[in-house]
Amino acid sequence: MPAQPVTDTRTRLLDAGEELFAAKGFAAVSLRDLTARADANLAAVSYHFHDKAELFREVVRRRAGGLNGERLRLLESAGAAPTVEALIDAFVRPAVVMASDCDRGKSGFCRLLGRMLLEEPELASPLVREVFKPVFERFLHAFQTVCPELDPASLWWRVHCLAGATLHTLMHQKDLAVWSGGLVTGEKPDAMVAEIVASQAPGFRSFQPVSPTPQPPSVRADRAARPRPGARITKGSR
Amino acid sequence: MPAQPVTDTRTRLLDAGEELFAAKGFAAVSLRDLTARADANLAAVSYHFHDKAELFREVVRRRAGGLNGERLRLLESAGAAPTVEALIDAFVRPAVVMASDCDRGKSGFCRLLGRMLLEEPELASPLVREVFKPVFERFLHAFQTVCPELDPASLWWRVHCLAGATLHTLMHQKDLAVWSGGLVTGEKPDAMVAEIVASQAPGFRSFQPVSPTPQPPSVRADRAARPRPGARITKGSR
DNA sequence: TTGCAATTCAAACAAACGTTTGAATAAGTT
DNA sequence: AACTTATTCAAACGTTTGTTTGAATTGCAA
Repeated sequence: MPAQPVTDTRTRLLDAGEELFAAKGFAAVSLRDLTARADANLAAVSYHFHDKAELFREVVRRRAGGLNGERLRLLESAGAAPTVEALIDAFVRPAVVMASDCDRGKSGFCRLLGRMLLEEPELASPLVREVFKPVFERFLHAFQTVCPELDPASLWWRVHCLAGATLHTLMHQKDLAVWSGGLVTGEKPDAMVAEIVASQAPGFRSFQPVSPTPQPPSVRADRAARPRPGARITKGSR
Repeated sequence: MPAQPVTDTRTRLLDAGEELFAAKGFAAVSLRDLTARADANLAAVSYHFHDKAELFREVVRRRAGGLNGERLRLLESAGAAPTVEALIDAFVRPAVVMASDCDRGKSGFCRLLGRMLLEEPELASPLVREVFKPVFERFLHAFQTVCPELDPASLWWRVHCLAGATLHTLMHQKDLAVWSGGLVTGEKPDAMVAEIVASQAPGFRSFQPVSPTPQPPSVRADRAARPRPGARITKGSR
């Protein structure tokens, strides 16, 4: 059992980046913090990756393959005529399980997934399309064959909402107890997946045409900024 | 002293902050970019607000009151025994409408809402609790009276998924056409709200107890997630 | 006008940023 | 051994960051 760092610098940089980018976002992480956590030299980022941006991309790509592969594996193992519940499960479970995997460094990655959708577009958009889009559309097609009564637009909305509920769960997986005021505590991945399935599946089974329900207007303008005197300013420091 | 045709510096700073923070996040926005867009001097941020952080907080607080007020107004106007659909509508509509309001600067705010949950915790967490929590729990309680068959934990999960679906929609409201490959284009707010309601309401009406469906580490996952009668919620039972 | 306070402005500050450099070290090959 | 390659390291690069300063400028009352 070697007590010294068994992982090489490149891997430690990826691990630290995964954790920090997930926690604080791309711009808020400095390479000095990152290399300090990775126990590496500052220049190691430039050496192993060209950029901070390329390090970010590699962090994402390292885990994306496994997640997508697991999702597609479950999707195909659901058979030719799967239930809606099995499809949702195949979409949600790999992410929740990976996010709960505390032994390895994976746990941060799923929050990073959700965050990617909000990072600066020129950095994240191509990456999102590379990593998310194909699997998302595979699932969209699978849902389409299982829910033929739903018109394509409404079905797309169902999957869109499923993705939102899943991402929201992934990103706050560690805070659920706090947020729920103790209502849910220390959920096992199986239980979390089951709750998301129970929440989203009935929507896929409900084929009622969408009826826009316009609400009465009359929305008062929001209150103006309060005319507060200038905030504290330190004048005359000499 | 009212009726000033041009907005004052403080308001222009808030407007620019709303737009930029929503688009790029707190850390990725520099005060030089922000003041340039606001057509203000760099030091104006220090004068009118103390900090960049305090400017961010004021940006959020300026809109939060209007959004929360409108949500509560719809909640109460739904009556004493509202339908699940009316409750979801009351939660979703004000945000979607505000996000679609292009005339004023509000449109960015709702993306900012979603982003807030991911910003650096020491900045955003107290703010989120101040702005989100009370209304969230008002709705949670309202749902509880309408869905007494759902145990509190499962009901919390339903509302949690609803919030996730809503936030995901708000943050990508402008990109829905691109993301859906043209499946949905230029949705009016009414239609978007209706789709979210149609997607989420059936989950609130479905009272089947959640059955954790552990997935075998190997393949074989056919009808795993089909709800089984008599299954129980097992919290901490393993 | 004068006086006073509120606001704006150009300039500068120290600190932190991503990136680069070139020498030092480690690892491997002949 | 010597030579070659890969990797690490401390130091510095030039920018950009948030913040502060003190002098101008404005607006309004006396």
